[in-house]
Amino acid sequence: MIYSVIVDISNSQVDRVFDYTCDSELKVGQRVEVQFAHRNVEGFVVGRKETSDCPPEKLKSISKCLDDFTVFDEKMLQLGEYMCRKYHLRLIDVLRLFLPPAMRGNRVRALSRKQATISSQCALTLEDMLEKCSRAPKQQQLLGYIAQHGATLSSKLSEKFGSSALKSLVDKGLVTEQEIVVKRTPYSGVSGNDARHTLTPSQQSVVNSIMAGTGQSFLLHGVTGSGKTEVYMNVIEQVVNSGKTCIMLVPEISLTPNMLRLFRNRFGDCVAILHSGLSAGERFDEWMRLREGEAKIAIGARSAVFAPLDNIGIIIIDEEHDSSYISDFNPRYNTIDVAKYRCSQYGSTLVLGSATPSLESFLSAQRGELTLLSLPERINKRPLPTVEIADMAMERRKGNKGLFSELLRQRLSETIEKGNQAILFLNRRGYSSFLMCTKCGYVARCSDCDVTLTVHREDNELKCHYCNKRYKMLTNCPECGSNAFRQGKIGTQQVVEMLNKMYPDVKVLRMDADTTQNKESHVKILSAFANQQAQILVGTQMIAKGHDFPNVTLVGILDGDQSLYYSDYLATERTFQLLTQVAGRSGRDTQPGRVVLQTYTPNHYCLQLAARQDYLGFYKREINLREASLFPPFSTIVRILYSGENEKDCITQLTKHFNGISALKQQYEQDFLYLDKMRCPLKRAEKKYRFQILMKLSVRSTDEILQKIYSVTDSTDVRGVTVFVERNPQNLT
DNA sequence: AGCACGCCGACT
DNA sequence: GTCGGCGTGCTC
Repeated sequence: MIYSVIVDISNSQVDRVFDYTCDSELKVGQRVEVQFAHRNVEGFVVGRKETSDCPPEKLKSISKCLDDFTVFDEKMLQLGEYMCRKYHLRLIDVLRLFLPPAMRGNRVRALSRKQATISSQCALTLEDMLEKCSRAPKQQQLLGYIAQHGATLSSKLSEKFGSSALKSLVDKGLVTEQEIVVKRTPYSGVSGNDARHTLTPSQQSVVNSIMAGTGQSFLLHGVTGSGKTEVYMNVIEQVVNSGKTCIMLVPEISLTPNMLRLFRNRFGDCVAILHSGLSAGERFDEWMRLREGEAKIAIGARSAVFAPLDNIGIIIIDEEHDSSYISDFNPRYNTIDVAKYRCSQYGSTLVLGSATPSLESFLSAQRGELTLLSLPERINKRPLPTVEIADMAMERRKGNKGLFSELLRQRLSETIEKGNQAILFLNRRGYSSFLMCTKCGYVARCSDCDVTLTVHREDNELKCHYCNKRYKMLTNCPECGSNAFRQGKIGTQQVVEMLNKMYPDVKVLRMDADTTQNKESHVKILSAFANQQAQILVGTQMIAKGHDFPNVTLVGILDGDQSLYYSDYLATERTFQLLTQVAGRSGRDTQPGRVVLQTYTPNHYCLQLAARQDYLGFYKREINLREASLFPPFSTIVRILYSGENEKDCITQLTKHFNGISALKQQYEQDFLYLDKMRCPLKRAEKKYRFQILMKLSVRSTDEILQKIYSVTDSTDVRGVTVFVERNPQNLT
């Protein structure tokens, strides 16, 4: 038999099947090792056939089969092919998403341990056995233990009774040991009571609609604190009981131990967790449990949409508007598209949930492509927090040059006096501190990227936030030699210092990219705050989502309009989502919450509507704007990015492509709403110059034109220049 | 991707 | 004369 193999090399030139012979029977999805151009490489079987188009003398045979199971099935392969078509990807890059990363290169395997049982060969009764070791009390105890607890890991027995006792019993033939596979379970210590809540009538009605709509797609619009998680758990429980499997996706950032505890308590070992924070072994074992059917519910971030499950009943995407669902590197894909495709394969239900749905999803709901479900109220009719807007321009005029408005200081003091907790949020981007010479205006910049360096005072270093390159702190200006440096703007660090001065007795925690280098610290900070070890939490984006701190009654947004200033069309939508999410952290328990939103543009509709938590109002306004100005979802933005260390080569490559695309424009006059070439706003990154071609296309011809764009970009290549095409890019830096 | 093949400069 | 530079091209 001849097998088609995709070799595990990520390169366009070898991204096609190569045929190999094999005497033994193989299945699609089998991982194999093959000879390929004078060396051994791993590969995946993607097909079998009787004959090959390749001349027989060239055919080699498969060297070996790497696992005794397949890593994907026919349906997953179809999904992979769909993704390749849709996003113009290499099949190998997609296949790599389907299995735990460490499996490649055999860097992980099942963990086996010795387990001891009473020998079945031995005809003696327990009493006789005990009698036989009457002079060895340790051995007696050990026997008693196994008799009571059944098969036990040898390591545990050795620890309890000593390894010699176990060895003697094995030698006597009373106890036998065998190798078994043990699963490494992440967060196995995480458990507690399953705090099951009776569903409110509106939650119940949402659950009923979802369960009645098998195979349909839903958009669940539920305000922050409306109990969406409880709805998901209820639905999942019913789906699992009907014998089907589930995938639940959450943004990476909200995959907290708290969240996992909820699911572990309700579903026990039936849940598998898939995310990058796990160790290679844990990840492999969780994946394996899903593949083998031991676990039926997969929970995880973006990549969990590829969970090795069959017979999928439902896929839930929580916080569906979150940008982490759109992969913006390597294989670029949109998780929602992938979920839709998998649902279509199994006739399964799709639920997209959010307090602030993306405009695109809400438009789909308006058009009837998604069924809209709402949870308009918080649980127990708890009020949404009161949002007050503080006009920072006014504060400046009144002579307040500080970070905190009068209003925020007042609310903060009230909160602290009452013994409640507060969260202070700031958009780090554009607000981090840089170093500037007050004599000549010199600003420290990265030598490899076109960005200013950020001051990290705890390490006394300057860091590039783009490529992470580190620099020594400057004492004198390299331009004029002056030592008159001033630190510009403000980061979380300075906010904390300020708070320490204002409230010397109050404990403050800080959470941002710097304090959460490893996954542990992430969890530690959050649980410390949850345990009331601090009264104020200062942080960036990462504190905005999902967290449920009952004692938080004040949220302060220090720079509410920062993200409005980015010049792309998504800025307002993102700002609205962010502000609504942050505000939703306040007043989630019995005490009513407050939010203070500081801004220089208090009358901006985005801020006004966010303050009123008026999603619908925002949606109507923003969607009209997009329609009038022909921005997505009423058009498609396509960007082609060119980057390379040689500036000229980039321009040569870009020019070639631009000519080809200009020709396309002639052909599709009506469908090209815009076309131009330019330097990227971020001119250089990681030593590479960056250029782009930008275009805006009509929605109806996007797919057709994109295919032709791909043939233009595939045809010519200048070495040393990387090119990639993005559809509706999330940022245009 | 990686490795062989192939055609031009500076060394034992 | 040869060793080795890296440009070009192929891999079932």
